Amino acid sequence: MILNSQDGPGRDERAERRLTQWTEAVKASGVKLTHQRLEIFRELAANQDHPDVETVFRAVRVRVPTVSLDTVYRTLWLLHELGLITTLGPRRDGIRFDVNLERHHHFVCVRCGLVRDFESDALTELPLPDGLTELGEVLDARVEVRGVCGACR
Amino acid sequence: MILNSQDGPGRDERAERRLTQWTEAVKASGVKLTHQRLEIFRELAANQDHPDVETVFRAVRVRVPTVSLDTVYRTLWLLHELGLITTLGPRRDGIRFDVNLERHHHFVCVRCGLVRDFESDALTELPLPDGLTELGEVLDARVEVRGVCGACR
DNA sequence: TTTAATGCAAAAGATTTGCAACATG
DNA sequence: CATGTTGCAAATCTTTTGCATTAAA
Repeated sequence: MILNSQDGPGRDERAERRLTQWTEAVKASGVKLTHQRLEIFRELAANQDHPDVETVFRAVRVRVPTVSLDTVYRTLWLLHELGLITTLGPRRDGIRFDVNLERHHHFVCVRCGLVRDFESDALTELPLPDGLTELGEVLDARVEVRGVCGACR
Repeated sequence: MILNSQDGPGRDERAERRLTQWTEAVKASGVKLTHQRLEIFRELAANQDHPDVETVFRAVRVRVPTVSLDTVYRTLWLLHELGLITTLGPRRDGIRFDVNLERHHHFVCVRCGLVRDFESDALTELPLPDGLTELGEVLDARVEVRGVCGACR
């Protein structure tokens, strides 16, 4: 198992690679590469913690005190629209509840957000890497299959 | 593989079982079982679609026109506090971004919401059940390991 | 009868939008 | 220079809270 390093040279290299990729993709898409966007990219590319908008905003404001929160929102959704970042969780709208407490897995439609449960002994019994104990105490694991559901295809 | 049926007798049985479990757990915890709560339970137990608060609210309002949105919120969080339902996605707060587009898996701390990426060839290459093609076109799959991180333990 | 839950309305947060000033290509 | 982007403030939308009234045990 390979753990993504949170610090050290590996992190910097990856951050730099992302920054390059993003700036080039932005240029290629005809969108302007502003000072604010570049600084937001810089912050985000270096951040391994899956930050929320507010976190990025606060970090960027250290170097660009006049940056506004809505610019951070717009820039993050821009990266998302360009397919350069993804969101955690199934959809960009409000929180949703799962009534199923049994061990199960999810099929998530990336278009409409539909979530269907499924069960599979083979997946439920999957062998988790030993290295996980470094991160913490494992309680349970589930597989999230992403795809396009029948209705959306 | 077993697919949870979205309709038919299997669904009704499971809904009924949940309803019983919830009402008994609520009684046992000393919380009052009000008309509103019962109707919210009924709606939620029958709903296989991982509904959000608004959806539950609208459905319940058909039978209980005077029910208020905040009661639905309070009831859903009550079930959550009693450990009878879970939320989708890592945390109950705002949306977060993932800068890593490479195939990877997540370790999610259920206490503080920390998310760490990890890679594992064994998990990435796990064989997905054939039955999944019934649900749609599979794009990719990831494992979400839930646990308690080092800092929270 | 006692205690907790409800509905309402207001508050608090989070996210988006309209628009004039400004910066990029 | 033309156009897209920014910052601000206001508008929306979502979720939570205080409190008097009502209902459950």
